[in-house]
Amino acid sequence: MNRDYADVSMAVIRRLPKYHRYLKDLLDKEIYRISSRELSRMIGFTASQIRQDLNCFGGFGQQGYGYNVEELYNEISKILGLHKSYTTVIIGAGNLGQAIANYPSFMKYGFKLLGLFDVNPKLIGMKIRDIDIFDVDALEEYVIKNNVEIGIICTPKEVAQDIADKLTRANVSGIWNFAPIDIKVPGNVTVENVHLSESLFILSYLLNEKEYLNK
Amino acid sequence: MNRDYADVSMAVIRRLPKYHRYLKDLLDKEIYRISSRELSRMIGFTASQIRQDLNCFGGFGQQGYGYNVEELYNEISKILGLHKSYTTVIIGAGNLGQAIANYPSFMKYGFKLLGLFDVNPKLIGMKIRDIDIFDVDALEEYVIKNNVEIGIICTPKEVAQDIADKLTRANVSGIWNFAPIDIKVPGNVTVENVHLSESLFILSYLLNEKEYLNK
DNA sequence: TAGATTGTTAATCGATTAACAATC
DNA sequence: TAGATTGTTAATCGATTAACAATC
Repeated sequence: MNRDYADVSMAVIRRLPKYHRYLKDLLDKEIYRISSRELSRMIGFTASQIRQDLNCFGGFGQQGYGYNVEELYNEISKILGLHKSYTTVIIGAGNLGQAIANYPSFMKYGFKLLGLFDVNPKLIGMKIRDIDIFDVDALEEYVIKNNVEIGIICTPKEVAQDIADKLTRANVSGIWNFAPIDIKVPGNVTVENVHLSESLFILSYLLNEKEYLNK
Repeated sequence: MNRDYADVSMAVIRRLPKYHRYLKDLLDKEIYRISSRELSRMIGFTASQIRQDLNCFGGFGQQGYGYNVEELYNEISKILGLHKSYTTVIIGAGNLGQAIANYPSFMKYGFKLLGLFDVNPKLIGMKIRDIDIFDVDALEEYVIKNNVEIGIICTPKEVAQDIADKLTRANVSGIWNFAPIDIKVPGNVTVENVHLSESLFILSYLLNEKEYLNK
């Protein structure tokens, strides 16, 4: 349990939220014990892969028994850092910014939204579920003063890099980026992207896969 | 060029939208020629990987010269199926549904939104940029009648599977799913997921990576 | 032609799967 | 104890990188 997880591969990491979700479902169904084999059937990974994945972080199971759902859920929550809480701001209070602000699992898992920021004078001064929309000019100062840890970029791509620079200067540790651009940040800032159009294009590809065939 | 692309690995496919985006940027900057080496520097994949990737679909380059940006962009557009247009509906006209309805690259690349559907009587009858919000009870009939190809699920997770079943019965070919659940569909329907909370949890993990260390 | 850069094969690296001894 | 299932090593499979001959 006392190991450096920096060497666990991203392939494993990216599966963790899915384990987390399925374990939550099991808990909700009041199932408290699960084998890698049963989990495999539900989640679609091989049992072997599940055991390998979980073992990157410690021996959570018990031979002959399987895994204790609640314990495993709590461990994975901890690995994902969901036992802590985070201060966040959203930049860009348009449709997408508002959607994120209202996203249920956002609140549920300890992400605390302190404010939204926009350039649009019509939006500035309004509130989204009791949270103020501020002028984006005040962003840097606000982030510093309130020790904001995560900046969520929901702006058009043209200004995304500029916002990222401001966030970086104001010492955020992470950026959740929805703008369709690869923003550049120094090594001490972590960026996670949600590129919606890339996902849509993959769907488009898959729908056409069989057709491109004959030129 | 006359090959079955079904055997190209998903790892390659998932990089295509990124090539597409960078090539568009080059075109906008009026750069018409690029080598794998230069592209590598911009995009962050190795030059070797870029050449391998592109060669899965045909020899688009020229020895001693590199790639013609416009030609490559057009080819990748075609591979992604972006030369065609698609009819779509959005189910769930809340914040997220509305955000998607207004998403710029959505319109730009041939995805035609025919209607939104919701259960909320306050929303039914309203319009989002001239597009009607209908009662979700009318979904199945509407999809059949208008030959809708893609259903976009922006509902809470509780009803997502039911909506997916309706879409499947109404013969959509693809589903773009934003609900935090793995929906089940028959093999002839393609699903592409956007699991926002999974992405957020990864960010959370990365922020904590160094801390979990000492239990 | 000489220089540059692709297309493509071979080598390496990493991730997944299989197998089974350890053990609850 | 016997049965079940993990933890973990070894084998396989796939993806990335390196290298270079082909060729523009």
